Amino acid sequence: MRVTIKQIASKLGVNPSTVSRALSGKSGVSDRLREKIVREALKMGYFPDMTAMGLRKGHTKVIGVLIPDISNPFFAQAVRGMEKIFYPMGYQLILCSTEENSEREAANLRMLVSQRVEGLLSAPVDSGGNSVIYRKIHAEGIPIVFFDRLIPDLKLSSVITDNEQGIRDLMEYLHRRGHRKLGIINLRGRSFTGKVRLRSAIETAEKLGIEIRQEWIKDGNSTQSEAYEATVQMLSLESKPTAIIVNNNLMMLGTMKALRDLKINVPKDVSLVGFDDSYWNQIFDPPISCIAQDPEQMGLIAATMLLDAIFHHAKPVQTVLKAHFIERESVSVIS
Amino acid sequence: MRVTIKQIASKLGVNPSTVSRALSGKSGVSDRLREKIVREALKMGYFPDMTAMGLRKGHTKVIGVLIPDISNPFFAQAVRGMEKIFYPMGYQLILCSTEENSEREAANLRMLVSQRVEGLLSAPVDSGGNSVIYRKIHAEGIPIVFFDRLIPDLKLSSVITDNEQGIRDLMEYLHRRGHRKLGIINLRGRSFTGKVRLRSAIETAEKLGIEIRQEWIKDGNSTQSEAYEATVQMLSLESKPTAIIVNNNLMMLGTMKALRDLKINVPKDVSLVGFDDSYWNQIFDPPISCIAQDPEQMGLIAATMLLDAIFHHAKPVQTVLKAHFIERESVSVIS
DNA sequence: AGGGGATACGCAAACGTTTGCGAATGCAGG
DNA sequence: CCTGCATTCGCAAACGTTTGCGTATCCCCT
Repeated sequence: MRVTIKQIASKLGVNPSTVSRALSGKSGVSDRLREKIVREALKMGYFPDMTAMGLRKGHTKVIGVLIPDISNPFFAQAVRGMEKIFYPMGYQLILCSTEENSEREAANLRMLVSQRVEGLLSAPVDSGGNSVIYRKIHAEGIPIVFFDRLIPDLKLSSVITDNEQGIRDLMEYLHRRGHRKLGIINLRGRSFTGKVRLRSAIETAEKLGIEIRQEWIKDGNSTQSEAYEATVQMLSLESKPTAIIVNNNLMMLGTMKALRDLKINVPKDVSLVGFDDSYWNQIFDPPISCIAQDPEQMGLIAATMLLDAIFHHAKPVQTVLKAHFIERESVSVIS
Repeated sequence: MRVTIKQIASKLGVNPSTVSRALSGKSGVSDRLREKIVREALKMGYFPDMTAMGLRKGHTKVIGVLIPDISNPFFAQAVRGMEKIFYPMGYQLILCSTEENSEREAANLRMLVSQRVEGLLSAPVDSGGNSVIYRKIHAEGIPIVFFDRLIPDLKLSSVITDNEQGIRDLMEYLHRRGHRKLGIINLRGRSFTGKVRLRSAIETAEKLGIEIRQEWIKDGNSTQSEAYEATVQMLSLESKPTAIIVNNNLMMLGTMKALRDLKINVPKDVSLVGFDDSYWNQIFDPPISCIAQDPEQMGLIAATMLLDAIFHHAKPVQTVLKAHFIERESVSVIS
């Protein structure tokens, strides 16, 4: 059986309340007794019971984190950033991978508030689907910070990168290099990032005089295999674009594999740029030019904002991070 | 304020115990009343309080997971495998990234038992360091399953891949292709996998008549940058090995980058094989031959074993997974 | 109609903490 | 020595559930 405060108390012939005060560093207990209690607790191997503490004090030292896909290094690194903030404060992270599934997200959310998390960090799968649940949770007084993706209806805290600017940088670069026919491998579905990146690509194309035919817009979920398929399809068209934007780090893997299998040379036969810079872009042959985000930094900021909301009841803040372009060797010059 | 069972009870003029029974599907409450209670709970937006439940019932529906590095896809995928088992059972995962730091691991462990996790899944940073804590936790009755790495002293449950066999397969392949001089980029420190892989490489070398000079053994932590350094050092030696084993997926990134920067051709100038097959190996130029593990499967098995321990008090089991060799194009033939 | 068993519900204790309050003890100053 | 205040500690309630037990009610059968 597990050792409790009561056991320590009865062993020392004092009251549990005294033990509690001693161990939690509260005043009202003599130094002599306190030291004796601390020593005994150590000796008996006492671990405080957070469930009891949480019940009594109302906070649990636990934060809920929702990400769409844990095996995507982007989100993994974001979580690492959060850890960096929360670990020193003695907080634990409950991590839920929603697998890009709204119902699963909803179920996870319910579980998390049942676990009495003190705050929520979420990259929602859907830019609308679960807004009622989020709203309800917010109304319960649980602070929420969105990261990477957000739900536009809800005026909650968020930290995202400037997707519009990222796409614009990418396309202006391509334009400068003479590209006028652009294909896009996009994230399927109602995901926030997929939608805004596609939309601003189309807007920017308009502005720059770049052509994006309907059949040059392919999509897939965030996996290698679907991106592979999309790439094969696009490049088997009769008239092909001269450059392709791949809107997601994992999809870049599939695209690269497809290009290799098709024996299509980058950048000679087709140029390639990516959104997000994961481990591999710089090591591919050729190294891929892309828009780099800093997921760890993003997680860090999101965590700080959440902390602010928990402790100081800070009002919701929307943060937008600048994306920066990295030039490598995956884009040809068309004259 | 948050809605409780008591509030529902008083609103309906019944006793809290009845509400509890109704909501948890226990017998002893009429269908009519049960339905009324459920409807009211839904209307009031009731969320069960897991901390209170945990306190009263003694279990919290929470599992603790310890990994050395969340941004390593290997561990991320293992966690995904665990999620696959635990999500359908209504369990939550508390994820701790120890950052390959023993003291941090110890602190995390203490917090986790304080959170009253029902079980522990851990890839310990150290093949010995925190064994006393693990032992104590096990003595408290909290089931533990190690994965990927283990602590040999402790006869607890574990699931690891057959590192010896993996290394042997790799080296026999190199040997068949005529390689007799082998370098190793290894995981530094007292990590389980690093140690056993190096040891079995040396043993196998002995057996096959392969030479591994002391200066051909380089190490680093599990990052690109240190592997980069190690690779540069090894290849600036006067007499170089003809083939290199890279013992870790992230380190492969650094090695590849170094080779490219040094303009060393694989496999013409030096051959390369890796332990663990992450996203990128098959897309590099050339594609890298390697020993593939299945981290998701590993996580899945570890989770199942833990569940068995929790529900059926299963005795500790040691599971060893076969690794399988994937031949690609990174090894030359020496005649 | 009466008896008996099943069913439906209430009562209260318990899980391990924290905390306001009161009581006892200590000490210092007059 | 007495008053008064500060310090140290114990008492008991409270957090939101669950659950064993007791009692009242219902239904069914003879």
